[in-house]
Parts: sequence; C-alpha cells; structure tokens
Amino acid sequence: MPDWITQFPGLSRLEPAVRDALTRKSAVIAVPKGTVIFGPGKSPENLLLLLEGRVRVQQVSEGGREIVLYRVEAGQSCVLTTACLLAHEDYSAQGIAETDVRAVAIPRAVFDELVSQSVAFRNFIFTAYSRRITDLFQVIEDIAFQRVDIRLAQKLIDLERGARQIKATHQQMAAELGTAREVVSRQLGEFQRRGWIRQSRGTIDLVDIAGLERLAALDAG
Amino acid sequence: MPDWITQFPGLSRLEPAVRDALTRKSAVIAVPKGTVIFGPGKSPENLLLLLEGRVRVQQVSEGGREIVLYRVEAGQSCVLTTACLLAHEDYSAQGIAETDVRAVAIPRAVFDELVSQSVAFRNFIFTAYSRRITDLFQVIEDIAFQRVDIRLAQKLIDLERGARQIKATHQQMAAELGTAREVVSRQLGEFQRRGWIRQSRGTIDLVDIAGLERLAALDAG
DNA sequence: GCCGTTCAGTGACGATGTCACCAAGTGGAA
DNA sequence: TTCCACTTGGTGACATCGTCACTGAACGGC
Repeated sequence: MPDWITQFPGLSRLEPAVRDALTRKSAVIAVPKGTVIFGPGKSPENLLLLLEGRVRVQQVSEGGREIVLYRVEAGQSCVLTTACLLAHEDYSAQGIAETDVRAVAIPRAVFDELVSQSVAFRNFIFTAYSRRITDLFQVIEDIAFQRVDIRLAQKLIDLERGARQIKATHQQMAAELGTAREVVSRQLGEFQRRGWIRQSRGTIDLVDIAGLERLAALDAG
Repeated sequence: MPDWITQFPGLSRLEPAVRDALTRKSAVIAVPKGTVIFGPGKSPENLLLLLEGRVRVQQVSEGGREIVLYRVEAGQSCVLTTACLLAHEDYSAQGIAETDVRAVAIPRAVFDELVSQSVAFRNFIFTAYSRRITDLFQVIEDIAFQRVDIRLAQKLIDLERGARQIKATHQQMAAELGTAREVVSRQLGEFQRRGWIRQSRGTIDLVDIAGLERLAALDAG
C-alpha cells in the first residue's frame, strides 16, 4: 500500500484516522489511454483522484460537435464526478483518458463518509470545485467574446508541454475551441505563413513560441 | 420566527436537531431590487437561501461586456456562494437582485457546521450544485453551437413569466445571450416583421408565442 | 420647451461558421 | 507491390454574426 496521499498537497493535513480509512477503503486502478471513463447517462460509482496521467472532459452535442470543457491532471479530482456523486445524478458530459492513467478510486459510500467526517477532505474536494467553476466561467467568456486566432494561439501554448510539438488533427483543435475545422485550418495556415509553426499531418511544431505569445497576449483588447 | 424551512422541499427531511440549529443561527434578510449582492474580488460571508425574489448571476469581462450565467430563484441556494464558501475563495462573478429579495442568511461558520453534521443538508446543497454545473455546460454548448435567432426566441419564452411582456432593453437582451446589441436589434426587427412580437422602448410584447416556439424548437438542427 | 442622455435602427465591413468539393497522405487488402 | 477506402487538410462561395460609425427618436430633468 503506497503512501499516495503525499501526492495530494490538499490531503496532507488529513486527520490520521481519516487518512487511514481512506487508504484502506480505496483502490489504486490503472486505465489505458483512450478509455471512456464516464459518459452522458452513466452513473458514477467512484471518485477518481489522479496519480498519473490526464483526463479530458468534453461536451458532445446532438449534432455530433464537441467542445473540451477542462482537463483533470495528476494531483486533482474530477469535479463533475464529485457533483454527480453528491447529487446522485448521472453524468452530463464525457471523460476520456488522454494518456495511460493511474488513479485512486474512492467508492461512493466511502466518499460520503469522508465528506461528512473530515473538514480537510471537504476542503480538498471543494477547493477543486470552486476552481473548476471559475474555469468554466472563463471558458464561457472566451467563447463569447474572444477572437479565435487569439484563443488558438493560447491553446497551442497551453497544449505544448515542453515538447514544442502538438499531436492533434485540425478537427481536434477545433473541438478544443468549440469552433469548426475549416476555421482552424485557415488560422494555422496563417500562423505557418508568419513562421510561428510548421505543420504536417496530425502534428503541429511550434517554431516561434514568442510570436504566438505576442498574439495570445492581446487578450480582450 | 416563521417556519421558512417548509419552503425548501430539500430541507423537509432535515434532522430535528439540525433543523432547530438552522433556524436559530440564521437570519431572514431583505434586499432591495438592484442591489449588487456580490461581485468579483468580494469574499462571501453568508450563504443565501432565497425565500422570495430572483438573483441574476453574470460574468463581466474586462472590455465591459456582460453575459448572464444563470438565475437563482425562490427555493434555491446560490451555487457560486457555496463554492466560494467551501473553497474559501473570492467571487469571480457578479450577483444582482433582479427583484426585491427576501432570503435566509446562513453565516459561514454555521454553514460549515451544517455541512459536516447533516446528510440531508449536504444533499440539499449539492443537488443544486450539480444542476448548476449542468446548466453551465448547456450555456457553453448554446453559445458555441446554436444560432442566435433560435437562442433569442428561447430566451424570450424563458423570460416571459405569464406576462406576455418583457421589460428589457436590447442591450440587456444582448447580455442574456452574450452577443451584441445590434444583433438583437436586427433579430427583434425580424421577429416583429413576422408578427411574433411588438416592440416599444424598453419593452417587448409577445404577440404570437407559438411562432417563437416553432423557431425555438429547431434547436441543434 | 430645451437639452442631455438613453435607446433603437442601419449600412458597411471584417470575422467566423457552413457547405461543397477536391487533393494529398495513410494504411490495410488483394 | 498496387489498389482502394478512409482520414486529413485546403479552398472558394456564401450565410451568419460582430464591430464600427453614425443617425434619429424617446425620455426625463430643468
């Protein structure tokens, strides 16, 4: 039983008894890349705390269009799961493992017990909750008021994780921004013409990140 | 001390001791129409449960543009307040009393106590929480993928509360949808030409709601 | 009535979304 | 290997939406 709790700063102040119960009654699970962890209409059975990997949460509309809402990274819990667990409701969006994922699975009953017994656990859960709501507000503001070229530049910088390269099709980038593929194609074409990126099928190389950053910094100007 | 608890279906199953503590330690307050109840950067002191009236929660961008996120009606609690209370963070949006409001104010300390002691109270709070997240997802999907004429028709139907009339400027309707005033002016002009509405300064009369509903029903077609 | 302010209407144009279609790249099957 | 189906990306035409500049009407205080 590894002491994974140290990986979650918010859980370091957990009361010893609660901490013990948490490690005893939860399991560490592995989920392969690409797995649909939850989807609309499904009922959540466990709260997941991510140890390794990344989960993408997205909304899928009737017309088949997709938009990425947020990502859950290592050290975080999934807010949507929390909401559904607490309200005893089904999921309204979809969660997909973007990488291989290792996570702590806390069964619903144990979660209820921890929430009621531990102030520290509640703080951990609901701090994440609040941040996520703020994130969603930001997503709404961006979609409503921000130009796509600026948002695309920001997203490229955001998705580049030191690799200076992004593995994604134009269609996937469109889903990130909630726009159409053609728009992404044209904007990336423009970025390439300016020498900021180089494209090949399925990958985008960031050549001049500073250039992208200048555009991204224009923000709500 | 009136027994306002009966106005909240979710609180009817409250444990007697908890119920007693709640009525003793909270106060009923009155807030006049137009009051800014909370705003960005403010720290929440009380959780409000609305007895009467309506609160509008909206995001205000740097450029001064506004977008309505959701409304809190009688019988509901404000999710954003809950989030901020639990996470000990400041507000990221703005709440305005759209009507005169009567509400139960639960101090932060009492809220923490109730959340930890009562399963029923937690369910009450977090069911609202989950619904609101789902609402926000819907707002995102609408802004990203839905045509404005359809959204405007839906909003007109939504805001008409039996009065067959809406008191709002074009600017305010634009904020409801996160679009520009000019767009609303043109769409409402088109609606009027079709005989669905009649306009005068500051008010919109819904003449043919069935017509609006036909348009609104097109949805993600 | 006068006047400043708010509200609504409009044309022009740029930005974005939609549709239709084509070309190139990719990988599996014959 | 060649062939073929599928995925990915590129592009023009057009519709919708957002922005800008400006106008005039309606309203409220004086």
